[in-house]
Amino acid sequence: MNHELRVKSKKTNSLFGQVYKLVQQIPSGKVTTYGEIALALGTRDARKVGWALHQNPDGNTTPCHRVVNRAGKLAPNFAFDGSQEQRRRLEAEGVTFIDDRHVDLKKHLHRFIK
DNA sequence: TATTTGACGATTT
DNA sequence: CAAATCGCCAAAT
Repeated sequence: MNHELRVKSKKTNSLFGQVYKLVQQIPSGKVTTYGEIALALGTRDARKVGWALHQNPDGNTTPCHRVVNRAGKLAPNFAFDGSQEQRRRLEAEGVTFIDDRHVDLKKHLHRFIK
């Protein structure tokens, strides 16, 4: 194989793989937004970020429960065990909730860059 | 193959 | 202040 341009050519390219990698870097008790991830990857396509997570209910490898939208709101229905489970999980990590489906981004928003 | 849509978000009208 | 539009990509129909 070509030792050299092995960067992330091929499949592992799209935001998909990159999204997973970033999400896995989110420390416990922190949350991030789709937009932050997208920007960290050099794009504004927050939709694809959400899509990536949706297509990969891999809560094992990717703690999707730590990823919320800009309003701090959780996903409409969680792929793990349900939206209630996502909330419970975040609370267990020390994340403060404003209401059943809104986390306090001001306190727990994790940023990759800046 | 082409069109629509989807865990979104910021900016412009 | 609300609605429309742009950004950008892959999967589903």
